[in-house]
Amino acid sequence: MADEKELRYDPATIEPKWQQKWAADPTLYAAEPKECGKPKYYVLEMLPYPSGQLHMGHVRNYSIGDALARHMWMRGYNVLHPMGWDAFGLPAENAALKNNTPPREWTLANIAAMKRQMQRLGLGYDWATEVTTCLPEYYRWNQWFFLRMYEKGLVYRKQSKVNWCPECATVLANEQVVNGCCWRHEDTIVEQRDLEQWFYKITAYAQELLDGLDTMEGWPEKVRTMQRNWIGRSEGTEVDFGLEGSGAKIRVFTTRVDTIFGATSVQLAPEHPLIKEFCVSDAELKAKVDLLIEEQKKAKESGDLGAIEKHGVATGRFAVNPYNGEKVPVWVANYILMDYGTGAIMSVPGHDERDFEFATKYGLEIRRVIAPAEAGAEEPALPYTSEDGVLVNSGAYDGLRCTEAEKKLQEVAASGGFGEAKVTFRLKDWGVSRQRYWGTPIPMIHCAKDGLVPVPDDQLPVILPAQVEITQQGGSPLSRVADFVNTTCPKCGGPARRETDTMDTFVDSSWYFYRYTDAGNSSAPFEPATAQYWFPIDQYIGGVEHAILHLIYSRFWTKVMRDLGLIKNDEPARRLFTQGMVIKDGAKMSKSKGNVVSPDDMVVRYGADSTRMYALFAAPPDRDLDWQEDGVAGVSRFLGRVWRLATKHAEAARAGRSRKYEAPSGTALKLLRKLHQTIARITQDFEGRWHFNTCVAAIMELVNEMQAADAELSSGAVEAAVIHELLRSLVLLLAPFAPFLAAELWEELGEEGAVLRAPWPACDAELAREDEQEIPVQINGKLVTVVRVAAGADAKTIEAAALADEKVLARAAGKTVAKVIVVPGRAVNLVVK
RNA sequence: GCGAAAGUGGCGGAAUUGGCAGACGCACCAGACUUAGGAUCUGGCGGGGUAACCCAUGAGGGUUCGAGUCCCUCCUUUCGCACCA
Repeated sequence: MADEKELRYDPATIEPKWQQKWAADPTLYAAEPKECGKPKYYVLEMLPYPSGQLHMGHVRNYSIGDALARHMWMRGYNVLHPMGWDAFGLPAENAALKNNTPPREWTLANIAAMKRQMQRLGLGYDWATEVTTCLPEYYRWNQWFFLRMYEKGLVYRKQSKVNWCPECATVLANEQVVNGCCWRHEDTIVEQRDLEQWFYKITAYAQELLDGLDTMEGWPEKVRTMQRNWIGRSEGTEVDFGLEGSGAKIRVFTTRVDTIFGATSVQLAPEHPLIKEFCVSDAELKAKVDLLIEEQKKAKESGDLGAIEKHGVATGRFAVNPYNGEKVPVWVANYILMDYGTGAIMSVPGHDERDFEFATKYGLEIRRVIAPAEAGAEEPALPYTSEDGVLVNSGAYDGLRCTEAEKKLQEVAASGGFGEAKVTFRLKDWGVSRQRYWGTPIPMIHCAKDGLVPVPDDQLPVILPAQVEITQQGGSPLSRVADFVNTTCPKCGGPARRETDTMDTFVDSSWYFYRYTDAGNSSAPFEPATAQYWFPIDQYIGGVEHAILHLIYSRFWTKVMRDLGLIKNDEPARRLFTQGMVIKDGAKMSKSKGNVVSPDDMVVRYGADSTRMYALFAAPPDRDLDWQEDGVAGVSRFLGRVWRLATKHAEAARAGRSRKYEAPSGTALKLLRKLHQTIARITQDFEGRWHFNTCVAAIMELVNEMQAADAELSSGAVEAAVIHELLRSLVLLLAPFAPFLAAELWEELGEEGAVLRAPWPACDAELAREDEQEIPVQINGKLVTVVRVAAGADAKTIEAAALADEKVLARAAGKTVAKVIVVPGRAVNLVVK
């Protein structure tokens, strides 16, 4: 009875046993020093926010990364596979309010819990390089970078309109506003507020961030496109229209300066400084403008600026077109944005959809100034927006093609001093001030005498105080901590106040992966030589939801660090992989939908190996994965079959360990052939295709075939040396996907050392080769039969075999074979009439 | 509206280059065994037909000896962008 019990695969005893062994060996998953001579491989999964619980998305992400890391270890690489915690942020403050637990305590407890989950899952991380962003050992370098960037003019402070989430009671970066709502509170409308804020000058790198995308072939095209759109480069021209009866100029931005002779009005943003000026002496206008401002604000807050109903007001002033001296009315309109271009446009109704709509509504003149390039073509209806045309009604420029005219007009503007070619970006500078407690203190001091004074390096880190009352009211919680706020000015020594805003948590995650390379460094963020050895990251893996926020900030930070001389790489990661979501019953797992599956439950019921392997088996990693618990049970059953097969024949395998088989035949050859074909398939997939679902399927096929030959394996018909190779290689193939079972069976087979240190099995092409193959035979494109020929048979042989086949003869009887198409190794098609 | 990806059995999915559609797994059906287990083993499992065969990869066209795969039109779903001058 006891014996029978032992024949059951029991992950609940196997897995904790190995978990303990691995925990006791810190070198197992540790990277080696750069002098080790092996090629390096840096595989990174996005670090989690320590919410306290891993979810299935994490399990999937880490199962992919861990399989890759283990494979690369077995391929002989020096692998860096680290993990850390994106530990600052609002949930800790919310939890503090709810449970009266200090954010630090809450966060560290969550980290401990999630680390336990990761270890239980058998994820192979080097915990010696663990990074926790909320600890001063880490965030002091956020402060250090802030100061270096301040010195380089890449940090500045300005009063600006900011996105304010009433729920978070703090500011959001543009990137954190989704459809007019907060990225963390999908139903909370973001307000616009005026505040003094710190900014990182990401726009200084706009062009480089854009150009880099073209060379980043290891990144998904989808992510690159999203970043291109976000950066939003647009080439055009700035032109000064004179304001009639004053020396003032109205500078407009246009991408179609070639249409400027068709400009029949100039439109200003409601918040344009000139409009403010007009309003000072014109209460009636001011009232109308205020209404436009209100409409625009509402539209911005609802996130659907595109749906705004266009409204405009004529100011009664006129602007002068510098090219022809023409007077056109100056309007103010609710769809013109102050923060794009110059906040002013020229309106060309004849050749722009929007302007056409506006002009039609308000009865402004619509003029044709572009005609189709082909002579004699019919005049197209207005608005005619094609750039493939020639200028008409445009004075001296008539007859020029649009692109020529654009250049010419830019030259004229430049030499006349009333304009120039100009590139505009949608990308805005990154506002990093947050009126929150749980974040990196901004290392600046406000002195009444000396103004803004940076905290000197030797006073870093500026420690985030522990005892802080957290409330949901606006204003920085730190401003209520007198001990923190009151300080002395580093310059004059007089009394001064500390900056009380903290940094956006996306600062933390913009460079954490550099810190992994030298996590213990207390005199620098990392040693440049070490970072240069490991960077760029060879494979970064995470969710596509970070396509813009995290991944654009990280690229920016890398370029800044390069310009500070710390690193040599231009981009952080050579390859990026975005895995699909985990869904259940057709919807993303979420508490509100009640379809959340807990990883802990899965591990308890089926074990970590089955849970991880299912996450890889159920779908290709880049696609969404539908979680079906019956599928996990299926994988678990499969691992049970592997376990029984291996333990049953372990003795034979051990006996065959030191022997070598010769010229296998029959079942032995068949199994070895299947084995080596499987090795080839899986090895190839790890090189880049990453269809781990089919890798697992291939292992299942192999096991099915071995199981079908159970009688021969047991009877001695297959010699021990062959059984040894079969089982040993099977365990190696399984190691990246089911590390616990692999370790257990490795031991069972009498192998020494860790599976991870054993070389990945090599495919023996000779053994893998089939000596016969089946060739489908078609008649007129329809499959009729299959003929067996020797592998590599030439076209003649295949044709002869096909023509000799009974079914073919029967079908072709009385007809003429008009043509025979033979694709050796693939198919035969007979065209029969 | 613009752009991208996807659409294959009851379900998840396979078919890397145009060449046997449905690998592998789930669910289901039948049987064996029984220690009655969250077992295990054997067989079946797209549709129609007794069969030979015929039909089938969102719909419709096309290219080709041959199309799930390439081209065109359309439909559906998901994602991204959307007065950016």
